[in-house]
Amino acid sequence: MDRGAGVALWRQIAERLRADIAAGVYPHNARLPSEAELAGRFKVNRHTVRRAIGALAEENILRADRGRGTFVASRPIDYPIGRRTRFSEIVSRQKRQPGGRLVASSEEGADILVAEKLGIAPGSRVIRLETLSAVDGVPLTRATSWFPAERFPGLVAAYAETGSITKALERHGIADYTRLETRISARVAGADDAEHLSLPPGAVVLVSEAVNIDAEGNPIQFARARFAGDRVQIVVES
Amino acid sequence: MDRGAGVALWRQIAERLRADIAAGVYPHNARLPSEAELAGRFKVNRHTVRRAIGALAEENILRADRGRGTFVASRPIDYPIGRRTRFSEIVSRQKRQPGGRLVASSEEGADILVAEKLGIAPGSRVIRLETLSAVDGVPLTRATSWFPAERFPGLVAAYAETGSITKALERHGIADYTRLETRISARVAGADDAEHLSLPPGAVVLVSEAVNIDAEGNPIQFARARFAGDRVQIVVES
DNA sequence: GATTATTTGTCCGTATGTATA
DNA sequence: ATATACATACGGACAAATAAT
Repeated sequence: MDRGAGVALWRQIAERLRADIAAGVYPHNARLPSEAELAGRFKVNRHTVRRAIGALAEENILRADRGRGTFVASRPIDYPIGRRTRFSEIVSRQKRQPGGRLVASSEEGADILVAEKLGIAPGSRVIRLETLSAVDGVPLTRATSWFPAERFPGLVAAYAETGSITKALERHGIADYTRLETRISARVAGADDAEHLSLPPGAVVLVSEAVNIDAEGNPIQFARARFAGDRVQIVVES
Repeated sequence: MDRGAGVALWRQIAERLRADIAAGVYPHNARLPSEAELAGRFKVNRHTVRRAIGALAEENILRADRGRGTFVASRPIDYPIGRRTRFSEIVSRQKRQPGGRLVASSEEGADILVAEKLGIAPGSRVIRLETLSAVDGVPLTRATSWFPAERFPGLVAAYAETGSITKALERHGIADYTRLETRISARVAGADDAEHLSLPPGAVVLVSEAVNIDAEGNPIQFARARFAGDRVQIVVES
């Protein structure tokens, strides 16, 4: 390292590590050499290496686990949002394995927000589907979906069987549907979401609220999906 | 409250409060009566009211501050993302007052990510602008922007004077620019962002990484903006 | 600056109804 | 029928943060 170059040693080390990670020297989820090992290589004190690692951990590029080591954060999956947003397609396109399972379901009266989004009267019967979707076996998103109950009588069974909203809707004559609007916010994961998504307490979820409409423009689904914040990056092309 | 109606008391109270908020009995940012007061009105124990408030707080409808009271959450500002995303326009359109100020700036060599996004060689000179944008005086987003240095020599001064990226770019002959791609993720706010955005420790930020291009399609800006998670809702129309 | 009142947060507990094995 | 677990509802005491005096 260049001592006295006007750039702090720990910054130089951080940038070197960042470059190595970007270049693939340390792949995603790989373990970095121990702090002592790195200190030896860079010929600096271990604390200088720690400062560099701390800076990269703050950016969520590294993840330091006491007693285990320091790891390169796993690359978040790209989740493009557009007119035709389909979980299975998005995941498959990235050569990963999609999966979905039913957590719970119920039939209930639509509250104000759901009614507005589905364009029905408050109190109308709606089917609520609680689902968990995974990528390569790792849970990615926990979603709550509402559908007009009269139009989709066998929806729960169809989803439980196929693990796919798209396929379940196909069985009810919905050959195609498109996304009208997506609203994105973020918050700390609730206890239930944290458990289903295997997140530590205090972890962050990206919340996506979306309305899907059929070919005639009628709303058929309102969904509130909670994505594990560090496992996804939502992409909007404009 | 209807005891023994098959619905737990705290749920009934929560739904009553939710309805009152929706109806405008308690406007945004208004203070609710104290827990003791509400317990008296509903003729239940204070803990039962707390349970109801807790449920609504989990949904970010209420916000309870120890020693101050319980408040209706302020409605998050809608932040539509599209080809022509302009902070000032978005805020003004919602009849609110936009503001921007320069936090810091520097000229530096582009790192790998910035170079790739701006379509230049790593190490090329770039201007880095650290800005803070507010709505009605409340800080909303803390952004870091990079611009090719040779093309925008007086950019820092222009932004410091106008408080607007759009206006600063106009002075450099950019009559119009459009957004190419936006990548959205979420994480816990770092110490610096938390301070500038007046966020409590552990609060959540929405991170938006975006590339803007000029009329000829050349990248002119790469920006990483951190939005206070509970003060904004990003809207994607498709 | 110190004091006090107000308000929410966190404990301790008791009792009861409901669902389940 | 019995036992167990769980959610609900209530009561009280105190801590911690805030606002007003």
